[in-house]
Amino acid sequence: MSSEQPGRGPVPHGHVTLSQVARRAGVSAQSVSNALNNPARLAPATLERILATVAELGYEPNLSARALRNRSSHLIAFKVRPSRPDKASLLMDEFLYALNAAAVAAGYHLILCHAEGDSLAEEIKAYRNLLTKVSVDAFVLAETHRNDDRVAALRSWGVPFATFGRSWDGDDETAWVDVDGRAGTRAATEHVAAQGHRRIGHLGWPVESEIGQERRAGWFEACTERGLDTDLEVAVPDTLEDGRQATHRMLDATRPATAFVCASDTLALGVLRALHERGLRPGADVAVTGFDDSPTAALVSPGLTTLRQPIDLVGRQLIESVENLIAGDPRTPRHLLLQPELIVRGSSLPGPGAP
Amino acid sequence: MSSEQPGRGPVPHGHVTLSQVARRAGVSAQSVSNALNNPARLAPATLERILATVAELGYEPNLSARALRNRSSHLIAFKVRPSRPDKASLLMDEFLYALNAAAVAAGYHLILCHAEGDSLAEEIKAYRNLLTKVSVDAFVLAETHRNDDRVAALRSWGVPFATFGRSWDGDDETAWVDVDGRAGTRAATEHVAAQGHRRIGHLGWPVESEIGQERRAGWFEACTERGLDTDLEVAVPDTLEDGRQATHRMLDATRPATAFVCASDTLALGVLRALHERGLRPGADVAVTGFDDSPTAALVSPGLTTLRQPIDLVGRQLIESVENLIAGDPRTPRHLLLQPELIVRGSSLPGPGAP
DNA sequence: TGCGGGATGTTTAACGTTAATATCCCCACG
DNA sequence: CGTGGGGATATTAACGTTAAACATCCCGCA
Repeated sequence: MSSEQPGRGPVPHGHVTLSQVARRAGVSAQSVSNALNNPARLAPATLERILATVAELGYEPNLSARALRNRSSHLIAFKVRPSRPDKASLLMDEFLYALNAAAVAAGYHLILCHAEGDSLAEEIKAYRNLLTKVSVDAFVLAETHRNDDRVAALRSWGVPFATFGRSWDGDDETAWVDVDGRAGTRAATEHVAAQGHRRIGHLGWPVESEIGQERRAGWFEACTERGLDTDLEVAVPDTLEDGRQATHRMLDATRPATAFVCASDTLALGVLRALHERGLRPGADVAVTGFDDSPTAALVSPGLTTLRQPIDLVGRQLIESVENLIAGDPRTPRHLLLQPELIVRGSSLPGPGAP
Repeated sequence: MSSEQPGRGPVPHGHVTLSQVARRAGVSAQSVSNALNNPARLAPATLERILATVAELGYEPNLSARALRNRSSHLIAFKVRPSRPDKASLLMDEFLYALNAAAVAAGYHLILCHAEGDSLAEEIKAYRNLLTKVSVDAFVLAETHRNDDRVAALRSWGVPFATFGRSWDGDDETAWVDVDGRAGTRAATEHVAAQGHRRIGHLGWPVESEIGQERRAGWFEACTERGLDTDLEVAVPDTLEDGRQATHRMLDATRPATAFVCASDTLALGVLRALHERGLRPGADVAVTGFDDSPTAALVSPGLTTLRQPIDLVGRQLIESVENLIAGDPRTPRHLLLQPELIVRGSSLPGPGAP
């Protein structure tokens, strides 16, 4: 554009304001404010009259003004990460919906955070920006890891925040909600053991992954408790192809596994593919379990037994946590470990099992 | 809590304000504001000095104050829908990321909208709320349909908005970006025709779906142009099971299809399952194509040929559209039809094709 | 010498809300 | 019959920013 922007400043907008309600109800603006935020300070009759006027005019408080005055925007920031195309899971999608629903129910809104690239520094800068420019009240983080700089930054600023995923460096200050991966793989292992399997293998992630370690531990403990072998174990990157190749290697062993408890649906799908290539029937010949109940798990044939995380609950609890922190609740931050649910499908049942 | 909330009002916060910069630079607050919003009004030397001070103190404008003053929050609202567990597609996940990235690049932020249940009235109320309380600058809608009340409401309020998905009621006022489903299925049909298939079936959605109609049209046109039969056509709900059953019916016909062009990956996966049940090899015996390039499409064996939507571009274009509308650009709203990309995998190639 | 006018910068006021403070009025109590 | 207390409401000021109006200076020109 060559010319100056049309400098049209604030224009009439038709939104109802406090003073309009006040005028109409014959009281001061402050009384209307009190009617909404501090009803006890008003005489019952006045209160009722004001509230009636509020309803009549359809007044809605302007959050920008409120934010300016109170330094609180009633906005909670969440960082969306690029979805990895190789990942089968809709977890983040469902999580975002659940988190937003909980936030709105609590009178907040979710604002999304974006950082270019994968740089942690960029991400922290983005958080800082949201804090200083938008005055967000709190942050929710997902996928934290050991010695997470983001956590350190948020804490140093004194902002309320909670994470989906426990704090791995034994830090008691951070509020978190997590799903018990260990109990999950333990349940899966016990389930296939109950089907009579004695050689139960584990397909997991490299040791760098704290989540992977937890999931492995569930398998290991269940096997140990029942006196089953624990030598059938492989750690690979979380891709279908890695899972497939690892399965072939494990099936070439002298005494191969008859069941595979996997750290993810992606790996489990790799197992299914390998079985398919060998003419083995999932369920009937070899039991397979995954983790996360991805859409694919229900779509493949036979269905993949897997573990479902209680995502709705995670969202609600996280919002509750940051609410408490925002309110300055002096109680120590909450740590909440929720249980995943075992979804049993054909891949771990001795049913007909397609060849 | 039994006692009153600790009424601690605004507290010192350490954020740098305009007047602090002004004091430090020895100018008025307005000059600092001008330095940022209207640099031409300042002498070059002053401008430089102010900008240096801004950088030195790390000043960031407070968006709440700006929003209050300008009636513009630099927030764009987007409604997230619950993800359907039976749907394989990550489309919305990717879309959200792309949209947010584009919004941030343009100096905006995405705020999420939530409405209880599926009620349109609730949803419109939620939009209204966002508009009056948060002063969002614009809305982005996905999954619009014919005679969409939400579109009507937004237009009646005069808010800038754009939709992912064309306006189906021939309305020229609405800015939209869409992906050409017709061209997509046409490309898929031409692709399997090039493999030598003459009996190409279409597995589509019920006629209520405008998108389904478009996708069907691409198949129909491609077949007609090449003199191929168009009698192999079924419309079913978008579930794997419906796709599976429909496939069996179509394969029981006297002259069955040798190729299936489907309106979705979900239906195509149903076809794959049916083929599997009959011992037919996808690719080698029967070609199959889907739509949307869901994660499952790459994970199944053999890979599913499908159509990928240019989601990043959709996001960028939508943001550009609402930016233009917010700026009051008098040009007519943009309508943009983008092309999907055919991803060829084993399900439509005469390769080895697993039995 | 005086004066119009551009370039530069400052002052004022307002956006809508709310904590803190002030005011008013009524009743109980000395 | 004054006075103190307290409940109900009003007034003030401030949150940080910016459009609009206003002040100031300097230059060119009649």
